[in-house]
Parts: sequence; structure tokens; C-alpha cells
Amino acid sequence: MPKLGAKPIRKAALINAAILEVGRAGSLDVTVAQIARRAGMSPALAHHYFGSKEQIFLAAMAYILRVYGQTVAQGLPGQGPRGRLDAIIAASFAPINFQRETVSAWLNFYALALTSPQAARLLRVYHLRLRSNLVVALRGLVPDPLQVAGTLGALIDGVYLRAVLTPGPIDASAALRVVQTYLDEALT
Amino acid sequence: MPKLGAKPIRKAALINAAILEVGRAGSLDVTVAQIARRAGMSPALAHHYFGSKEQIFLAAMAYILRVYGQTVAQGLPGQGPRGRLDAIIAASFAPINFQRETVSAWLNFYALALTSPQAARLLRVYHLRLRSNLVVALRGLVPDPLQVAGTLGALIDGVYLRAVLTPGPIDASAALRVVQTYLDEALT
DNA sequence: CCGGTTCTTGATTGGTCAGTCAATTAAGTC
DNA sequence: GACTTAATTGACTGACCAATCAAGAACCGG
Repeated sequence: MPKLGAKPIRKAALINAAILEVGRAGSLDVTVAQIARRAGMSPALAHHYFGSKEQIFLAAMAYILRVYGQTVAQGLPGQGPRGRLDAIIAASFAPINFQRETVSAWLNFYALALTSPQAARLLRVYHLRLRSNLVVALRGLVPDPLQVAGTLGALIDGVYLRAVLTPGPIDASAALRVVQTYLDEALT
Repeated sequence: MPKLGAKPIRKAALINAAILEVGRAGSLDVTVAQIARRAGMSPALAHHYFGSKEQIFLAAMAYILRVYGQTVAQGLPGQGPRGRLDAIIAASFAPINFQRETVSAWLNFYALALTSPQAARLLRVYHLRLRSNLVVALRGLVPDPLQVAGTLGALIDGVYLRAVLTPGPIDASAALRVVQTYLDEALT
């Protein structure tokens, strides 16, 4: 039943399935067959659309980063100085981004950046944009925006890391509180 | 040439080689053959001593954590309240622990904790001990030692993460500075 | 309804690798 | 110097898997 225009739908399904499978497995050792089956198609089709397993992973990683970026952008406008900071931080722990499977996948894609130059590039872009957003939002509120932005970024990553490595359900509000408490201290 | 008592030597060599190979590759996708060859023996011998690839990884992970613990313990005695904090933090960025291969291996072993319950257990013990150390050292210096200890732990992890994910030589002193700056703020 | 395009998969292939086993070597022991 | 025990490896296997390919199925425009 070849409905035309299946390409974007299939690709989206594969990306979704890849995130889910990597997140569930907690590892990049996931077969293309697993991903394809989860997305409701044959492994051959997955190769047809993406060409290779790594391309699937890269697309999934880009997707996670893009969704995160959109969440930030959505919260940014208006708000005023402190409101922008809160929006950026809140985006990091919004339900869409802060689910076990997503965060687990995120960690594994981070590790992928050690291996794949393309993954490293994606990550660098994301890091730079996050930092830039933070620096702008911090300007005027704090003597050294660059330094605070760096600390905030690292702290967010660390909190992510610990959230996914701690057994039991992940606690977004506790994570958010840690970052906000730091920010309150830094702003005085 | 079977010299007796080879077991501990062989095991140590394998652990070392595993850390090096995983660190270099930036991935747990390292063959037993690679590790064994790097350690100067046949793959069969590696299996003979460890039984499985996962056991090699777990031993390597335990080794990294043990070395870190020893570095902390070495710096702890005497020093006074603030000195103890500095000792714990300094241990995290001491040259022995803070080398690219080691940190890269560390990141991958963290990811392993998502898969292997034993790895998760190792990590939990390490997290608890670190936190306990920090809480004791912070007592009296800060209104809420538990909270500051949690933030410090997360921040250290995040700084590690970013250090290894940033291309170019890793900068221990910059990493140390970030954490110390936070601590200075928290102590006021 | 025909030729082209897109979609789809079963079957296959080529390669890789963890783990096993049988056999060999060289100590130590009495 | 026979026996035990530790050390060591080459060869093998059983499984798994990414990627390919050829062929079938359904839509389209003319």
C-alpha cells in the first residue's frame, strides 16, 4: 500500500522509535531491526530511508536538541530579565524533555559525540546556543555573565546525569529546584 | 613460561588496558581482543581470568572509583574545615583522575550503569560516599549542607562531562576554578 | 492501460566477536 | 622423575547483525 509522501512519516517514526529504544535499553547497542520493528516497518526500509544506523542516531540526536531549542524559544519572549532565565531553565526540565527515556537517550548520544564528529558538531552547536542565551539573559544581573552561564550549563548537565542514574522515578521538580537555588545565590 | 602468581598481574594489566581502550575509543564497543592485545596477552587468557567482557568492565570501573576514593582519602586528614572541602574537590581534578582517557572511560562506565545493575551499584556507593564526605565537610560552614553537597556533586559531574566533550586538551585548572568559584559563593 | 516512480520486504551476504575447548608448556612438590 | 597445578594459546563455533539486492505491489500521469 504505497501511499505517496511516506518518507517524512517513516523518518519521524524511526526517529521516535530510535529514541525510545535507546532510552529503554540505556545503550546504543540497539539493532536496526529493533528500531524498525518498533516503528512498524522492516529493517530494510529503515536502511532505505536513512542509509545507515549512524544516520538514524544522528537524526534522533538532532531531533532531541531541536525540540529542546523550541521549548526554550517558546518560553523566551516577554518575561523580562529574570523571567528569561527561568524560561531557559524551565525548558530543561519540562515534561517533554525530562522523561527517563529521553534523558537516557540524551546521555547515550552525548557518549556518541566521543565517537562521531557529526554528533560532536551537533552538541557543540547546542552548547553554544545555550550559553549565548544564558549570557544575554544574565547581562546586567550579574557581574560575570560568561562565568555564571558556564556554571549553569554544567550544573544542568550534571543534574540531568544524576537524574537518570538515580533509580526510581525521576523527579523533575527536585532537579529544577537545585538549579534555581543556585541561580538565586548567583543573582545576589 | 608459566610464572606462578601471574593472576593479579594479568588482571591489573587487563584493567589498565580496558580503561585505555575504552577511553581512546570513546565507547564500550571495544573487543576483548583489543583489550587483551593491549595488555600483552591472548583474548583467551582475558576470558580465563575474568570470565566475561562485562566483568572486565566492572573491574575497570571499580578501579577508577577506588583510585578516586584513595585520592580523596589522601588529601583529607588535618586541613581544617575549608581545607577538607578543597581536598575533596582537588581530588576530582587531580592529574591521576582528570586525564582524557580516564574521564572518557568514566563517562562510558556511567552509561554502563544504565544497563548493568552491578555497575549501577558501584556508582551508587561512590555517590553516597562522596555526598557523605561533602556533608561532613560542609557542616557548620553552610546552613543546608545536604543541599549544597548535592549541588556540588552534580556540578562536578557536569564539569567532567563538559571537559571530555569539549575538543582540544582538557583544562583541569579551568574545571577546578568553576567548582571553587561556586563553593566560594555558597560559603558566604 | 502503460511506463515510471515510490514504497516495501524477504532473503542473503559478509563480517565480526564473545566465549569454549583441547592441547602445550613450565613451573612447584614430594 | 612422576604428579599436580597454573599459565597460556590457536583454533573453532555459534550467534548476531548491518547493509545489499532483487523483486513485488500500489499509485501516478499521460
